[in-house]
Formats: sequence, C-alpha cells, structure tokens
Amino acid sequence: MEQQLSGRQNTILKLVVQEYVRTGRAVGSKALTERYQLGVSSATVRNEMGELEYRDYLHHPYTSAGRVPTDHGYRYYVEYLLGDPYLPVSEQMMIRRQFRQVEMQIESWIKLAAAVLADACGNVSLVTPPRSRVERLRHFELISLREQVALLILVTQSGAVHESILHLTEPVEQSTLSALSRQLNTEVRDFRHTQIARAADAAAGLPALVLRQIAEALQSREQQSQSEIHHEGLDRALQQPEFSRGAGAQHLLELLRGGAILSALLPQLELMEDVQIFIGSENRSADLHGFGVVIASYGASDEITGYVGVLGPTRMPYGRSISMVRYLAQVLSDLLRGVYQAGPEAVR
Amino acid sequence: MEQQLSGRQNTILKLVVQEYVRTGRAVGSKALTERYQLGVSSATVRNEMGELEYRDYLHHPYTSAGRVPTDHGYRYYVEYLLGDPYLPVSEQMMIRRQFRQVEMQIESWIKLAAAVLADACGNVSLVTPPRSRVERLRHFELISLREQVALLILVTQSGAVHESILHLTEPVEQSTLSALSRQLNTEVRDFRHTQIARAADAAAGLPALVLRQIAEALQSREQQSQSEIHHEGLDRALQQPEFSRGAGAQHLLELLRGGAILSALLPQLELMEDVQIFIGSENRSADLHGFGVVIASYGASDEITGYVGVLGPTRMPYGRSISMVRYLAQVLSDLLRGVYQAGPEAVR
DNA sequence: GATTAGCACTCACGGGGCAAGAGTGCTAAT
DNA sequence: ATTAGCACTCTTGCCCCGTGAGTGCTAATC
Repeated sequence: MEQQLSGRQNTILKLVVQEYVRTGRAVGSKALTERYQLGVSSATVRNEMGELEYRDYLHHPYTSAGRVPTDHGYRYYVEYLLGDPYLPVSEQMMIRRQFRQVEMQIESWIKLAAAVLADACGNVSLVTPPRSRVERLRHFELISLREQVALLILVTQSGAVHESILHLTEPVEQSTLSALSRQLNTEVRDFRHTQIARAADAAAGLPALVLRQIAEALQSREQQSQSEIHHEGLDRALQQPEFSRGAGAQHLLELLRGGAILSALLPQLELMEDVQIFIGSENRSADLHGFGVVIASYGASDEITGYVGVLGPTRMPYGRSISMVRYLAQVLSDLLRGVYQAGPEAVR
Repeated sequence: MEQQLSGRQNTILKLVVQEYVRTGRAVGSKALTERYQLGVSSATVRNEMGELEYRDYLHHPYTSAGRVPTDHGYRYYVEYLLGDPYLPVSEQMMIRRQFRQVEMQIESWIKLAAAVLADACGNVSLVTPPRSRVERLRHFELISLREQVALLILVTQSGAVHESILHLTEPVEQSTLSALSRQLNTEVRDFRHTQIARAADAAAGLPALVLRQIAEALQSREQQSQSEIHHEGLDRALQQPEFSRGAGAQHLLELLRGGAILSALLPQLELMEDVQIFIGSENRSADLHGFGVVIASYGASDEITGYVGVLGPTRMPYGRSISMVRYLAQVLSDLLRGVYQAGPEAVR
C-alpha cells in the first residue's frame, strides 16, 4: 500500500480518525467543518468522504450516521498520517526519573513500565518479563528448612531466579547440602534441563533427587516463559464504551485471564527492532479482532527478550501508544543491558 | 444477638436469603409459597415478612416489591441458619488432588488456591502470600552477572526469596564474591534489617555495599508484606448484576488495583483460627460497604501467616464461601507446615 | 387468636410511539 | 469543482401506558 490519497483526503481521513478516537462517536461532515477550518463546505467533505468510503478507508455504521474508520483506514493513518511520534523529551525525563526511584529489580521495572504505559494510554498495558528461549543453569543453592525439607534456589544464565521446595527421603544437615551443591554446581553448570536430567539418571540417592528437581524447574521455566504476562490498567480500559457493555468487557477479561492473550499474540509477533501494530482484523487470532495492539520487544540481547505493549479497542490512540511503547521498550532494554550485557565500559 | 425468631420466621428468612442470593431479585411472598411447600398461604408469609421487616432483618427496596435481606438479616442467617458448612469430602479430595499435581512452590499454591476459590464461589478470591512481620536473614548469595554487576539473592527465615541487582564500584571476580558471601553469611545470619544496616555502617568498601543492599531488601520485604495480594475471578464477579453497571464495576476495580483492598481490610482482621465474615456495613472501611468478605488466615505458625478469602457483593453465597475458605486455609496451612515447621516426626 | 381469601393500590419494567437531531445523497446553481 | 438546498433516513431519548408482581388491609374462616 502506498500513499494514494489526495492532500485533502489525507486531511479529512486524519481528522476523522482523530475525532473518532477522541469522542468514540461516528463523525459527520458537518461537525467536522464546524470544528475545524477546512476552507471547504460540508458538502465537499461529504463527497470526499463518499470517495473514502468507496475505497474502504471509512465505513457507515448505518445509512445515515457519521463515518467511522475501517481497519484499513486506521492502517493508512498509522502508516502515512501519523508522522514519527517520538515522545517529548520532558516526558522521557519524567519516566526515567520514576525508574530511578524504584528498586533495582526486574520485577519492579516490569510493574512500573506497565503502570506508566496503562496510565498514559488509558488502555490495558501488557509486559512480559525478559526470558530466554533456552535456559541454562548458572548456579543453584540448597537451604535446609527443616530436617527433611530444603529450599532449592536456582539462577539461570539469563539471570532468572527460581525457587521450589525439595522433600528429602531422609534427614540431611545443611553442611551436607552445602557440600553437595558446591560439588554439583561445578558439574552441571551451563547445562540445559535435558542434560541435567541425563546427569540425574546417571546419579543416585540425594544427588539424583536434587538434579531431577533442577531439571524440572528449568524445564517449567522454559515453558512458563510463553505464558507469563503482567497487565495493568483494566479499570481504565473497561471505561471505554467498547468494553463497558457486557459482551465486550467479557471478551477482554477472558483474553486477559491466564495469559490467553499471549497464545493469541505470540504467533504473529516477530523479533524486530521497532514497534509492531495490529489493527482489528489484522490480528491473526479471531479473538483479537476488534482490538488494537501496539507492541514491541525489548531485551538485552537476541537471547533474552520480553514484550511491552498496549491492548485496546480498535479505536485507540495509536500515536501516543506507539511513542510510549517505543520509549518504554528502549528504557527496559537499557536497564537490562546494564545488567546482563557487556556495556561500553566492559568492551575495553 | 441471640436466636430470637420463631421457627417459621427462621424458615422464611432462610428461604428469602437463599432465593435472593440465587436470583438477585427481590423475593415476594407469593413466589415463595409457590416455589416451596410452606404449608401456609402467601398472606401469612406476608405477615411474617412484615414482622421481619419491622425488626430489620428484611428490607423493601420500594413500596411494593419483594423483600431483600438487610446486613443484619444476612448476619443472622450466617450465625444461626447456616449450620456448620463443611466441604463435602468428595470436593476436599478433588482439591487436594489438584494441589498434589502442581509444582512444589509457594507461589503455585497461592495461584491454585485463588483459582479454585474464585471458581467455586463465582466471586473474586483474595490470597496473600505467607509473610512474617519480622524478617531475618537466613542466607544470601552473590552471583556475578558481569564485571560490575552482581545478582543478590537472599532467603529469609520465613523462607521468602528476594532478588535484586547490585551495582559494584569496581570489577569483582565471582570467586571474590563467593568468598565474601561465605564470610558475611556467618556474621549476619538471623539479623534483622536494622542490625544489618548497623553492620554495614561499621564496615567499608564492598562488604558495606552488600550489607546495605541486604538491609534495604529485608526492609522492603517487611513493608511489602502489607501490600502484596493475589486475586482471581474478576471475570466471574463482573458478571454479577451488582457490578455489571458502571459504578459498581468501577468501585470493585479500584478496590483491587494496587492492593487498595488490603489497606481497607487489614485493620479489621484478627489473627484467629476460624473464618471471619464481614457483611456490607460491618466493614470498617466505607469503601467496603456493599461488599461481603469471607476471609481466614492461614500459616505455619503465628509468625508466618497469610490470608485467603472471597470478596463479593453483599449478596453472595456465604455458606459455600465459608466452607471453601475454611478448607483452603487448612490446605494451605498444612502445606506450609510441611515446609517450615517441625512436624510430628521431628518432635521425637 | 391465628390464618386466609379477597381486593385495591403501588411501582418497576418493557414496548410502542414520537419528536429531535445529526447525517446523508442528490440536484441544481454557482 | 464546489456549494447551497432539500428531502430523506435512522438513531436516540423520552414519554406513556399496559402488565405483572407484590404489598397492606379488611373481613371472613378455622
């Protein structure tokens, strides 16, 4: 699709989209000429609108109401009429400041990003924690809780921490556990769950028990990375007229429950630099038709990535969402790179 | 308040509550006599209802509609008409089985409990993780992520795991970090954050940095324990007629956002064995008027406790909620005791 | 004295009708 | 190519009113 409309058509389409996004009601030719100085009469606008409708940029809800953008119209708007929406520097500063004030902890960053994003866009924000497709063991620790129960804590190469409870077949001292973990740590370091499972099969007794649980934890970690998602701003989103009535609200809630949205979204996402936008029926999953998604991946490297995005009705503020999502992805990436990747000062 | 109604009044009040909870619509004398074999005419029921209304057990929404229980009426119902609602053994088995299938991990237990509870009661379930009012350090670990960045993982006496990122002032080897943690661990074991902060002041350089961050983490842990809450079942709850229209839904969502509900709820909770019930205006916080809360504390000891409960409109199934909450509190306590507390086999 | 049948009355609820308002499409004039 | 004018359409909000469920009261009955 190229930019294929006349200057005046561009202006009108742009105004229709903006007005409709703002008010939520179909916008008519008269209202448009009254509110903005277009220099032409409503009849002319009407003719142009007719053309835009014929070309599937606009749509008539019913015979005589105003116009509403089609998915195609939104797409054209996003592509050609939006310009490059970068976030004003003042807002960038505000956001950076908030991140500086929060604890040095990935979870806190995610929560903050979700809160900021939802607040700025008035819709549901989505943030997944940065995860690696392949998890390798970096280090684990065994801490005795009581005679036959120990806490297993493991850290993966990607820096994720996982804890689980280990039931022992017989009482074991903390010193024994420490010695065991010191020894095993050197043996299975950097292993994937499959390799550790194999090592467990080769071992017996306590070491086998421990290794098996580590393998399980690593595996569940890899699987879970496809289903964990944090969202915020449901309250704001449910105020949107699209969701205030029963059916729409229900649809949104189902999408958000248990990470159902991730399985709908993931197949269509590509790992790329910039923000990705899906408008209504552009979404592969039918569950997402009627929704707009603005999403970007972030991360410290190709290995460790997460997503940050906004989910709203098709009628959502794409410009603002894009600039916010883009900037937050950048902030999160910067923070992560500060943690995981050799930065400039480490290059030397 | 004693049981102060006649047998027939008891029967009628009970039926009104049950019918109203079921249908959500005010229940009239005629409908009651038609649906149930009361052995008396609707006029008699009407007279009794009038008496119940005079005594503030029932309420007239408007001049001529059916009756609706007052908060006082619900209270009487819960206190005297409910019997002892224990969960059928078959359901107990079902629930236990689900807990056996899930990972050995406190977070998984909490999520499962919330899901089961919300599903069974058709309302929002609330579960807080088990936390200790006072957190002492049990063990910490330093893991080098890159030259000047390390991951700090600490485990508290109550078994909570906390991770945060530590920025170093100069490059430090993993071996150095390991040695440092081995040494410091013995020094500050079982300390509270205040004591560790003091130790940090006495130290200098890297040890001081590490200790300070540990103190911070412990402190934030103690504070956070008052605000962390997991909830489930929003979708079901929002289908309730009380919440389907704008105002009610908004109110519920605000309550649930950012753990606002905990600050409303905590002041009125007591640490006791059994389920606590708050009906409408019985709630201390005005934000909770119009809501019903059924909640219990669970835990391995007096030190380590969390809450599990149900939040719904005043018109909620108290019987079912009570039995579910009571049983889930028991299950969670059992699981926790299995982890933390010396069990019977350790007594000898 | 408690219960019930009967009756007049009340009030929410839902559907039909109606006027207002916003918008369209077409035509003819500019 | 643009615009003024006009007839027409269709939603929206409102009022009105019939319906039905329910009440309170009274008088008759057990």
